[in-house]
Amino acid sequence: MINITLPDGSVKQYEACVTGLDIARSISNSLAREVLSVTVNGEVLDVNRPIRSDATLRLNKWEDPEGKHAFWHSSAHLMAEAIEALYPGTKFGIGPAIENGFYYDVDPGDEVVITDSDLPRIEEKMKEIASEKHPFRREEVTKSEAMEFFGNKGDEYKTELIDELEDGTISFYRSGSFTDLCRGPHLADTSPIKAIKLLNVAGAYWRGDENRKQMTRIYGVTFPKQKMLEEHLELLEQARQRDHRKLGKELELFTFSQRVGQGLPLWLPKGAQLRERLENFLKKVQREHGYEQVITPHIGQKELWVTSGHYEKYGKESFQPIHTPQEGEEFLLKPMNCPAHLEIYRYKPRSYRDLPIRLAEFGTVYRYEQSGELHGLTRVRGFTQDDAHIFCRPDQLKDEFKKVIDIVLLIFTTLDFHDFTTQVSLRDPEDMEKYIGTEANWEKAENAILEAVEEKGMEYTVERGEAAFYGPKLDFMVRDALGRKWQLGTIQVDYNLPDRFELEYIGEDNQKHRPVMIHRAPFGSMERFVAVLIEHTAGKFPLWLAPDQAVILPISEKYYDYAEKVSNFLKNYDIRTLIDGRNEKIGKKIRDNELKRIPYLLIVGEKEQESSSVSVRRQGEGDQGVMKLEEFARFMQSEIRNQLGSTGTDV
RNA sequence: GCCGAUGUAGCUCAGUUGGUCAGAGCAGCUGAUUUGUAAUCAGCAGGUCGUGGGUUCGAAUCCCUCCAUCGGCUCCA
Repeated sequence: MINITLPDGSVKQYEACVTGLDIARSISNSLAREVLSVTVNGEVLDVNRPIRSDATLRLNKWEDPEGKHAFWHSSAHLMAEAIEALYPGTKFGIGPAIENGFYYDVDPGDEVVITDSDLPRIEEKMKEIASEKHPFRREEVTKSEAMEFFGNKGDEYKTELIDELEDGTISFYRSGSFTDLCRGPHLADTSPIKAIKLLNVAGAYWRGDENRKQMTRIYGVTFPKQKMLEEHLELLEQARQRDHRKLGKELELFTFSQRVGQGLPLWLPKGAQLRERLENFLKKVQREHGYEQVITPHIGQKELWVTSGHYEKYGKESFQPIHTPQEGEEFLLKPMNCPAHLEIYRYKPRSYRDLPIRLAEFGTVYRYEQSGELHGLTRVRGFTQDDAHIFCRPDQLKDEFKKVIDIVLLIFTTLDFHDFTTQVSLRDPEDMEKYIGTEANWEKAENAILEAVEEKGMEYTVERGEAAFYGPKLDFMVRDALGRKWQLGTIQVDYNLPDRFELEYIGEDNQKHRPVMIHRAPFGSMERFVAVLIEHTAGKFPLWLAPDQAVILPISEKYYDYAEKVSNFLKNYDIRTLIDGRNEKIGKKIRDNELKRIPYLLIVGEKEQESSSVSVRRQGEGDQGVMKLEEFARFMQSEIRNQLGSTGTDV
């Protein structure tokens, strides 16, 4: 007999070699039906793996990540089985469970192309196989057996994987006619997989290496119930409705022109207003924190970028130099603002008393991004950073770094961004060639960041290999409507560029010293920030913009149902008439359905029309009078605050 | 850059196997209507069907090139 400790702390005795499924069944039959995987002593296993000795055990159901994981991983095998049946001779790469579903990388051979239109056929086959209730059978094999099996099959992907595994740790899982190299765990059989949707196909390089073969990646998602699938697809659809590219077009915030060029956004008047509002807000905050605005040119001599190290590192993959007509000079479009700011530091001798010096600029930069990477406003080729560089003494570094963290957090909370993660990006120990500067400086810089975030008591993850080439950084990441991660704010410590540009200050000891530099951008870039702001704002709270005043009403999380409240609230008002000064037009500019288009209400006044006005009447109380748009925005803001008790903030 | 898909009026889209297929709704303009909460009525104007080639008696429809967009991969100062 062995002792099994359950999550509630109770201990039960079972025969040795009992399975998780047996234990679940001993508790209740309905539990046995729901359990998808078990966690035994911290290791996630199949429900039918025998447990041989005393253990702590948790039964993982659909609600548990480990349960979903087994479910989706099994679904990946199921899809592979279907593909093998439909496309004999297909070779398989890897097929993991992911955050929302699973994928499998397959190579159906050079002759065969799997496209979107083939997905329904594969889905059907999967459903057919799933209903046949194939058990997943685990089998431990030796390395040579494994090699032989996949060698005979001619699957060079699997043999490459096996080659890297240690003998004695290799297992196969068989279900139906399909056998896969796999660590597990899996479901007991295929029957719980009831609802299946294959989402898309994509190319993916084998082992993420662009020099190797590109395989076909098929993404899918499955559920135990059809209804759950429908709800999931509904959520995806709602997310698509919030896509900043869609809203940006509908709300006339920005556009792109093929003729101007890809990845080069054109900000429309309303979008420019929104952006300007954000810029002014940050400028105000920066003024209060001792920053000084500077302005620097969009191009600089090639020599500047050679000095900074950018040319050597990125020169070949950048927009190529601009040549002058006569002198044979070469200029580069600036990919970043720092070198110019370094030169501003250098223009006169600096004393330790002058430091820290904080130079800020909304600097527009140009980077040649691969065409396939461009994405709405989140990944573009020309964008404006809310950049600043802080030059300080080493003893001021940590404090300055912490002050920047405060600014970033202030901005995020003011705009109601709570759903972000913090990431410390360090060097890749495997590939030190990528970085400039000395080991000692990197050490100092990395420690400064780690100490600062520790002292701030922040939660963070550490990502090795994500550092900039000149220094480590602290990044603030948010997700877009579809769950894709984007870096917004960034704070970077840099000992290297001050070296390269030979920055100095005269210390208290009357000796020359080298300052340290912090690069920072709380928004990251105006483009990406506005994109994410639009997607986060949609469905949560309205943005109000009027001719001379933008009012953004960020609400704390408790107002997640805010849109509905505002919508109901607005029903108490009759907001109907707008007179444009030339000609009375009823309901011409602000339309009823525009107000009802909450959850993404954005009212933007038209600045040229000073006489634009709105008549507002509260139900049962008669006219509130005719107001100018600006008054109207203010009126609505205070009304909403009074009525809903929101914590609205003027920005 | 790579794999796959897509590209018809400002927007959303319809156009059967190549031959009255260049259309609809919304937006716009003109006129009428003055009507209080999901779209008043009538009329007008709008597109060399992404680009450039090719096949054909004939192409929005078939083939190729290029451009752009979308989903991923790789990359990301």
